[in-house]
Amino acid sequence: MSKKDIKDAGLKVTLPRLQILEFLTDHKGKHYSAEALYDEMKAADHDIGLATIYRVLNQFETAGLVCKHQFEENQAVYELDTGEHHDHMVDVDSGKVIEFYDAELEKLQVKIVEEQGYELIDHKMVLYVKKK
Amino acid sequence: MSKKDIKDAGLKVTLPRLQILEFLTDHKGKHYSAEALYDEMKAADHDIGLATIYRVLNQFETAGLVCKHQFEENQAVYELDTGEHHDHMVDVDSGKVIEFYDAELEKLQVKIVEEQGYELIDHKMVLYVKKK
DNA sequence: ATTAAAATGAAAACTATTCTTATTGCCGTG
DNA sequence: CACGGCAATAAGAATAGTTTTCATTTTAAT
Repeated sequence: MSKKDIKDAGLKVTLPRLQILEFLTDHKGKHYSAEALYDEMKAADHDIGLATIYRVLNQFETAGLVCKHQFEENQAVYELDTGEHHDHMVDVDSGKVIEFYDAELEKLQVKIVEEQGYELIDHKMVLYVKKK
Repeated sequence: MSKKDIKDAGLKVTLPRLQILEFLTDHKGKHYSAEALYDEMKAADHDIGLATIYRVLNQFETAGLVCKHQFEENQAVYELDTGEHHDHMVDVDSGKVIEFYDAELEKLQVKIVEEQGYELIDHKMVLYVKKK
């Protein structure tokens, strides 16, 4: 499964790529910075250089295998792209990320954009929240 | 008007701060990166160090005088905070930023967050669009 | 197996931003 | 108006996340 995805992206199937993709597949819905992923790989006895992590994540992103997000302005995080679009809520106290999908919200965005004579290409939406 | 705002923020009224605030006031609704602002100041014969620009923008942000946005992941931009909340559309072709406010969108966000048992603290929303 | 093309690790380079340090400028008090 | 204290400044060094370079290794197609 994963090997095929890498090949379909026009990339060679290498150990680093397999190990990174496998880890993200095993942790769907979780978000990792490049550095965090680097540490996880080390912990799993996979010796991958940080530069390779960055390179592979970028390649995976353009291939549509992973999504990149920027919850905090100074560090990007990545997650497996499951193909199902969703937005994020970030608990400002705990840092926990909650994924959600709201059809009404999606429709509303398209409507707003069209009212201005545009077409919606992409969007970025993060709600910063706090437990009541 | 502007002097008072700086004072109310607990900051001393200095030339750099006045010049930066004046420029942003004269260009409401436009967005400037620190570097761009630095160049604008130089062009206006105001000799302000880049570090000062960053420092002052941060202070203005915590004082609520300016808003910081991150349309492109590697560079923050700032605009005068007029007190009226709005979101942004970015034309992916021209780079043009369109500000908009949609009451329904705001309400919907609160609703979504409350359904999960949270309180909305802040949000970030950018629609990437293209001319039809 | 052979071999060209692509991928890797390590270190250097880059870029936006922040910090350090010595100096300057604001402002309340006398 | 002069003084002294302390915040603000400029300049450049430092930092952190990320990207690039380059020599070496690995992949995959024959």
